[in-house]
Formats: sequence, C-alpha cells, structure tokens
Amino acid sequence: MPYGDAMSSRARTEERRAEIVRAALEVIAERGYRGASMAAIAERVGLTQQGLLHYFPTKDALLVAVLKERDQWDAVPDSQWRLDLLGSLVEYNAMRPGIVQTFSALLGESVTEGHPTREFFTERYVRVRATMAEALRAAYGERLPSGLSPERAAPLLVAVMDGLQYQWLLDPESVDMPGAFRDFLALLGEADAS
Amino acid sequence: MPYGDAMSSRARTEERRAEIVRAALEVIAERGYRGASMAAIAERVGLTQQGLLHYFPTKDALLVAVLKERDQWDAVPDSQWRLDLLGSLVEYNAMRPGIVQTFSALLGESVTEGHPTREFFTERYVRVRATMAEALRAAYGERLPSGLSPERAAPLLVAVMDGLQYQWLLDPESVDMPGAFRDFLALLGEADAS
DNA sequence: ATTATCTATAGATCTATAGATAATGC
DNA sequence: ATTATCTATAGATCTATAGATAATGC
Repeated sequence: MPYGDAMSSRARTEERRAEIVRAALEVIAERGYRGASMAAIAERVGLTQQGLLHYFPTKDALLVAVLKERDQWDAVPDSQWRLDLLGSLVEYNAMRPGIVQTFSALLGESVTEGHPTREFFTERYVRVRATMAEALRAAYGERLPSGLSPERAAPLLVAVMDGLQYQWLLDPESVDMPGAFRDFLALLGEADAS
Repeated sequence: MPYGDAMSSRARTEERRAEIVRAALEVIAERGYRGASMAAIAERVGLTQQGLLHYFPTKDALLVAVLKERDQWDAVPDSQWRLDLLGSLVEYNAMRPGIVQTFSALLGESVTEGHPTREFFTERYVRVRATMAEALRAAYGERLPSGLSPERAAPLLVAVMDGLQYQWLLDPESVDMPGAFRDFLALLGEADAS
C-alpha cells in the first residue's frame, strides 16, 4: 500500500486540497493575489501548474477556498465575542505574521475595481462591526465610559486593529502591536470627565 | 505655432510627465501597482505604451514619480502639524476617494515581499508617527488627558486613519469616516477618570 | 540636434484547454 | 471507472528594446 494508513481516497483528496490552500495562503502573503501565480503555488506543493488545476479548475476557485479557510479564522460564532478576548487575539496574530500578511495584502487589493475579494471584505466588515458593537454592548451597555455608543466605537476598534497590522508588518521592531491595542482598549474603557 | 501659448519645450515636457503621473495614480487606484499595466496608463493619456516609455523608461521609474507626487500630499513641513487640522484632513480625504484608493492599494501591496513601495511606506510611517507625536505633544504636553504619552498615542492615531480608509472605501454608505475620526480625537482628548 | 511618437518585435509570464499515461478502488 | 498527474500548447498579456519618422527649436 503506497500510503501508510487507511485513509480513504476521498479524505486523501481533501488533504491535498488543504495542502494547496495552505500553499496559496503563503504565496498570497508573499506576492498578493494578483502577483501569486498558479505555477508558484503548484511548485510549493510539488505539482505542475496543470496538476494544480485538477484540484482547483480556476484561480478564482482557489481564492474562494482560501477565503473560506480565512473565514474560519475570524468566525468565532458571532455573538460569543467577549471584549477581553480581543487583546489575546491581537497577541496571537502578532505570532503569526504570515496569516496577518495574507489578510492585509488581500484587504489592500480588495479596494481596487472589480477585485474578486471586494464583496467578501465589504460583507465581512459589516459583520465584524456588528459583532464588535455587540461585544462592546455586552461589556459596557448603551454607553461606553468614554461616552460613545457601541455602534460608534465599533468601526474605530476595527480600524485600529487593521491599521496597526500594516504598521507592524512594515516595521515590527518599531511597533508593539499588542501593546498599542491594549492602550486603545484602555482608552475606550476610560470614563469621560468632560 | 501648434501650441497656443509661449510655453517652453522643457515646460511642456514637464507638463506631459505630470499628466502621465496623474493617469498612473488613477490606474493604480483602479488596479493596484501590480495590476496597472503601462499600456493602460499610456492609453489614458493617448499614447502607445512605447510612447510612454519615452517619458519614464521603466515602470519603476514611473512609480518613483508617483510616490514623489504623493509625498507632497502628506508632507506638511513636518513640525507644523496642528492637531485640529487632522480632522479637516480626513474630511478633505473623504472628498477625494481616488487619492485615498491609490494610497490604500499601494499600502496593501507594500507588505508583500520585495515590493517596490515597501521601503517608502516603512520610512513614511516612521516619519508620520514622529510628526503625530509632536502634534500631540504640542496640544497636550507629555501626557494626554487620557493618560497616554504622545509616543504611544501616535501609532493609534495613524492606525485609525488608515483603518477607517479601508472600511470607508469598501462601503462609503455605512462608514462615516470623518465622523468616526472626530470620535477618536475626542477619545484621545478625554480625561482619565481611573 | 533634440524631442515626441510610432511600428515591429523579442522574450517572459500567465491562465486555461486538450489529451495522454499511470495508479487506485469498486 | 475514477483520480492524479504529466506534456504540449494556445492565446493573452506584459515590459522593454530597436529603430524609423516627423516635428520643434537653437
């Protein structure tokens, strides 16, 4: 038996696909989606470009699989976010520059016209802002100590996370991403004295 | 005289180059740098791709010119930033989605490996953080009302500006970029009650 | 003479299709 | 039979070079 275990052929196919998606995540981190060639991804899993097309018949099909994978990342079942988990999430991200870089490269490309990730990110942000607003409401009620409503604080929270990622990716020595994020959380939680 | 004015030939050349840079800014906004072909930029100014190469001998040379142009945008002579101008800057940006989109697309690409804008952005952020820290210091002294030092507040300020731009570009209806930014400035200026 | 612009074209890529060959699994 | 993988290749692009032609400006 050429494979040392009892894996079904279907499971083996799925594993190969997962391997390809991981390779795609890497290559996209390095070169962006437009810059990531099917041949480069194929090479990373030891296939020819045409061999790869057996698993994903078009580049877009592969991107869809990549985004689904990514979706599992941030999709903690919506209303279960607790504010105090966010700091840990950012710390976790700081240990996985590859994932952060894939995400940031795709986000950057998504604002260009007709980009295949545009709709994904637009919808994702609607969802993430709503989730964050809920988490803020659960923690603070209708007004944060600073006076902001959860709905107005949410886009700021998301913006800080994304913006810090770019600064950190470009210059990790100079930017303490988790520390800065904690500063921001503290800011949100502070009482308004005015 | 084929040209209706007394422009020198040198000035006419410079104007053509400026025209090309503007076209490049547009095409980069639409397609990113990797996706922006020289041919597409040339077409926008009514030239063939080879005609464009007469003015900028390589794609990278054109990018350098684009970044220099962009540099003039944010280069308010360093130490002259006043905090109360930042809100207006964001309002101004909200009226010029094209510029914001060019910038955001390039920033996104800059985190990929060996990208020609990487160094530019890395250095730019070092500079911008320092400038913002100075502006904050000028406004608040060594501690902001919230208790943060200017140096720790600066990366947050920059992150909010950048992060809001992505959310706004993807979904301008849902995101009030200037309003959210004002919320953030208010947050920074509020006293720490803890 | 220099500047602006064009046609022709080389040489790299890139995605995708067609179709062959070998191995796997009912 | 189906799955995995390969070679060959079509058809689009893309950047850049070579070299011609016409107009401009000392």
